[in-house]
This record gives sequence, structure tokens and C-alpha cells, in this order.
Amino acid sequence: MNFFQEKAVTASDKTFFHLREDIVEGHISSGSKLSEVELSTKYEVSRAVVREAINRLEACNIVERKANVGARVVTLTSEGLLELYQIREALEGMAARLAAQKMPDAEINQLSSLLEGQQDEVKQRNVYYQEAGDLDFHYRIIVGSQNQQLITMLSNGIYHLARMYRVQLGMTGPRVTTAYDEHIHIVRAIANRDGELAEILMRRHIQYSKNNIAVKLSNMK
Amino acid sequence: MNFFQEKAVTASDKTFFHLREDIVEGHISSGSKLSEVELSTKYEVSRAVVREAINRLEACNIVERKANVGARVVTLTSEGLLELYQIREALEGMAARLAAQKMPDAEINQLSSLLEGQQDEVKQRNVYYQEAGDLDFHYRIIVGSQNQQLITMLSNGIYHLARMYRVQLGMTGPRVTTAYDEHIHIVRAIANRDGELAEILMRRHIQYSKNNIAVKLSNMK
DNA sequence: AATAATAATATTGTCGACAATTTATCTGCT
DNA sequence: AGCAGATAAATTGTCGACAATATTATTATT
Repeated sequence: MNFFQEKAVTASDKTFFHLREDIVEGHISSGSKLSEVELSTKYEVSRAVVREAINRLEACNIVERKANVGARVVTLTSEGLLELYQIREALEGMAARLAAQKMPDAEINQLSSLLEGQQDEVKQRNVYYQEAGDLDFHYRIIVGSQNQQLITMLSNGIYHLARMYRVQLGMTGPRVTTAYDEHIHIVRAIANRDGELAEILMRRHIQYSKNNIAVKLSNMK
Repeated sequence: MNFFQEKAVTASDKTFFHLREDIVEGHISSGSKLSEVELSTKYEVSRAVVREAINRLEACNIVERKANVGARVVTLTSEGLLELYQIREALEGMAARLAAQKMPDAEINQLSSLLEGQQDEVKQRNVYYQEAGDLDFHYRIIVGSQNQQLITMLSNGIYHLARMYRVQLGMTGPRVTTAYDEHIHIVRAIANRDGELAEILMRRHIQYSKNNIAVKLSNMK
């Protein structure tokens, strides 16, 4: 599941990863308070490392912190989701454009064959694709952009936030095959080295998934 | 100078701001090592708060840290600058698009009259405009996007990095009047609620300043 | 003399304790 | 009873000390 290989060398790292997973996967519910002492007993580390982990979560926009008061998990709102997808649209659109310019042929071919391999799976509406396959696709293009700052920005922060939304809103299910076709077209544009088209298609693609989620979100309440 | 009002309530905050300024303004040179003990004596605080400050700087991409080794100020490279401007182009382009949709009329008017007020100053090639005026312009549009995550992203991280580049490369000087005209056109598009045009113009505007800096950068070495 | 292994030093990572601030509880007054 | 202020409890912020790791210096061997 971890595409972006993150090695936890220090205890702070481990606590950060644990805590992030517990939040993103919904074991710690959105909006709840993060008590430093409580977490330090739970994860069996000192308060200092919990603090450091929370600070990092704050930098990822996963928790909000007020001085002398404490940290809370961010509350998910439809506005927040909208904002997030606007940012993804901008950044991943740019990533697709850059990938069309810079992504090595070898990587493009790998991506193409990856998609071909997923074709059967998708036709059978295998839900797996939605999660891992989609993530894999987007991540490869981001890496293909060869923009290091863009890569860290997206894989450190934005993707976990986006997943947090999907998990907490119970997003699984359709939009599998349509998304697959969009992926195909995006890769084709990249292979043709047409950055402008790649960007347009990627932005559309993200707009579609945003709308898809937004509809579900409005159906819930 | 501080458009984004940041209040330092805790000692960690103060140290963070001090340290960031010392780095961005070039008092601590790019690539140098940040010793925790050294800084703690310099700023007269404990190592813990220096650590916290460094962690925050790391989240801003201003310093890089290796576990058990330490933190260094990022080294500025022409690739890094290029990457940064690609990100700015994507994000601020989106900000301009959103501002055209959401920015209140009052704020647009304020921005218009701000530019008019700067006109004389610009015609006289007052260098002040380049720095503060340009920053003010961009910041207002970002805020006008009404996308909170976008706002924090740009004002916490990216702008300080961009300024760090300009300072360390000794960027002052021309491109004042041309940039001013571009500003005028962008605001006009926003006032006309033409998000698509606003985005295009903003992206062009950022591409121009990127090229402007890139030329200077290549002339130096 | 050069290299490898080992010891010494310095730096970062982690911890528990204390200080400052906020939040909750209690007391007294109208 | 309800509110204001004072007091107590709990939580976060800061600190200095110790542990673990990395870097440097030393020694031994070829």
C-alpha cells in the first residue's frame, strides 16, 4: 500500500506514521482532540516524540493546533474537500504537463503496460482498482514530473488528506471503468509528449472524481 | 512587511520566525549546517524549542534534515528555482481562477485602486514596487481565492522560499513596469469574472518572472 | 605509510520534571 | 438560583539530563 517508501528510522517517525494511519483510516475520528499524555501512553513513548509527531501532522494539514490549548484532528467539511480537489487539480495538472516533457520513455511504457494489465480487472469491476490502481497511476505521473518539491508536496500531504476524506465518507464503488478510460487518454497524451493536452485531461479527470465524491457527500446529509 | 499576520505566542514561534528570517534574508547562508546547541545558545532558548523550530522549517522546505545527522539549510539550485516557479504557476494560476469566481467586489475594488495608486511610483521606477507591491498583489489574489488550504500553502511555505531565492541571488531591479501592466490585466480579468483568462494571465505572469530570474541566474555563473 | 579496527568525542534523539497557561471546580455575593 | 471571582486540576510549553547514533581521532597491523 505504501507507494512512497517512507522508512521510520526514529521513534518519532514510527509514532508519526502510526498516528497518521490511525487518523486517516478513521480509528481516531475527525474533530477529536489529541491529548499528548494519552497518546504517549498509548504508543508507549515519551510526550516529546508525540509532540513531534503532532507537529508533523499539523504541517500536513491533518491536525490543527492552538497554542497552549492543544491539537485536534481537522474536521472534514464539503468545503474542505472542494478546496483539496482544487489544489489537486492545479498541482496534478501541472504534474501531467511536466511528465509529458520529462518522463523517461521507459517509465511511460511501464505505466502503459500497467494500465493494460488492469484492463481485465476493471472490466470485472474489481474494486481494488479504485484504491490502489488509481493511486499508483497518479503517483507515477507525479514522479514523472521530475519536480521534487511537487512530489513531496503531494505524497507527504495532499494524498493522505484525500484518502482521509474517502475513508471517512465510505468511498468505494463505481467510477471505476470511466476513470480507467480517462487514465488511458492521459497516458496517451504523455506518450505523445503533448503537455498541454495531458494537463487538460488530468484536470478534467480530477474534476470528475471531485464531482463524483461531492454528489455522494450531498446525498449523505 | 508581514502581510500574512503571524503572531508569535510561544517561544517556539519566536525562534521559528527568527530563524526563518535569518535564513531567508541570508544571514545564515544556504547549505550551512544548523547545530541545535549552537542555535539554542544564540537564541537563548532550550534545545527543544530549537528542534521544534527546525522541524517547522523542514516542513516549509527551507531546511533538510537527516535522522541522527542533523539539519542543513537547503542549497539553492537553478533546478530548485525552476521547480518552485512551476508550482507557483500551478497554484497561483488556480488562485486567480478562483478569485475571479469568489473574490468579493469590495476586495477587487481595493485591489484595483491599490494598483492605480502604485502607477506613479512605477513610472518613476521606484524599486519598492518590485518587493512589497508585487507581494501585496499576489497575496491579495491568493486570499481572494477563498481556498484556505491554498492560502496557508502559499503563505507558509512557498513565498518564503521564493524570497530566499531572490535575496540570495540579489534580485532587485527591472521588470517593474512590465509586471505592473500584467497585474493590471489580471485584475481586469478578475473584475470581469473571467476565471479562465485570469488563470492564463497569471500563469504567463509567473512564467515571465521565472524567465527573468533564470536569465540573471545564468548570467551569474 | 596506508588501512582497519577501535576508542574518544560530539551531535542528535528521547525522557522525566518543572513552569506557564488554560480549563474546570468551588465559593461567596446579589 | 445565577453569576463573578478565586482556587484547584489538568494540559501544554520549556528545560536540563541521559541514551543512542554518527563523526572524528587514535592505535595497531600489514
